[in-house]
Amino acid sequence: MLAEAEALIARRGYNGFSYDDIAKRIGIKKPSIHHHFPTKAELVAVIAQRYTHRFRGALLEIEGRQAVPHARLMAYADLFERTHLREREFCVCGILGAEAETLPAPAAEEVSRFFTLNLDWLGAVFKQGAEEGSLRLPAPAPVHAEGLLALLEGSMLLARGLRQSTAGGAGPVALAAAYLTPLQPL
Amino acid sequence: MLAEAEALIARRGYNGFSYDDIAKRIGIKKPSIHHHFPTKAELVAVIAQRYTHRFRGALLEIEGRQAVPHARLMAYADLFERTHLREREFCVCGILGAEAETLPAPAAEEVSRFFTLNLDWLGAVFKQGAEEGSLRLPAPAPVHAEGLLALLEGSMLLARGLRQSTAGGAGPVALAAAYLTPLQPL
DNA sequence: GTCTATATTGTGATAGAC
DNA sequence: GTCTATCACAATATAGAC
Repeated sequence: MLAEAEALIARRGYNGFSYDDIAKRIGIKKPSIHHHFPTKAELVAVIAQRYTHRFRGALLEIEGRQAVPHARLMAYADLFERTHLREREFCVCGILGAEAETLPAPAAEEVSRFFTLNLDWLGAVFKQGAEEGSLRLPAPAPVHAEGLLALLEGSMLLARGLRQSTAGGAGPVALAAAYLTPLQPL
Repeated sequence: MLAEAEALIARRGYNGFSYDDIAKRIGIKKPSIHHHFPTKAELVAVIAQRYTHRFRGALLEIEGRQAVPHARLMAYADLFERTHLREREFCVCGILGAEAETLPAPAAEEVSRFFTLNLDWLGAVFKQGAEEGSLRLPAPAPVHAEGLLALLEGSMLLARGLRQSTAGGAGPVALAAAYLTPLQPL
């Protein structure tokens, strides 16, 4: 149920789906959804929270699998690539972030938490790379964290706007590689 | 009138504003808006077209003012910074791109045209920089064009999601600088 | 937990007077 | 060009039976 609602948000955004859309997808009636989630504000807040929680798990998994900062960042970009390839979905909190101005306050806070989590994680990876000398950063680590996250969210927005599965042919991973390659010492 | 409608889209997106919102803003009644633009699909298509046209003008102006590729790209980033500072607005076609899945077809086509225009222009600037040696590109010029555009659109999305005027403190210009600096020969 | 029925509000859109 | 009045419909949401 939450999975179907999440998919609807990822494709159409908060203002682009209704309780009836969910109901039709899972084969029950509209009021049954209200039984589980009385208001749309609650529903979207739960979904954003759940999404952030899953993302946190993915970050921990990357830390376990990849030791080198550059490899961690590329694995991070691959999270977005996989989301994107799954039927051209947007990052749930990405599209909610674009709609933030029209979001119920609790949902907007969850979205903000998602971005803070990601910026903190990326900032730490960039910082580690700079300190151990495997990355040469022209700007402070937090700026690069913000830059990479913006690049990845933006790549999904571009793909949507261009109406193709991978914008201009390059996906999140290819764009991240173009961003990160010049930061590596020869 | 178109200006008010455009501002509403930039802040709330296609699915986040109504004819009545426009009417209230400019002090007339809802049906008067329909008199000028019978359907919402027409209205948004016209606004996207108008926005793209203005953007095209801004690109020409940059070409007249800046000769060096790097300077042109930074002036380009400044277009986004200025849009963003104007009451935290989003790029009109950026937010419409995120909502593309729910847009009327003619509007979606206009949005697609906006992105193509920008990618073509950026691609040409990157290509020139690579050919004259003022930029060292690790990836083909079109990939960097897509990367920079994604970075800039994404930075606005981030700022929205974080609920601050400039995400993490860095704005579009600062992020673009962090992207472009490592591409310049010493 | 799911249903039918309904309340309530908002939205895109039209008719027709001024 | 703008208005009042209204339509048709979709949306969030609730009441209450099964």
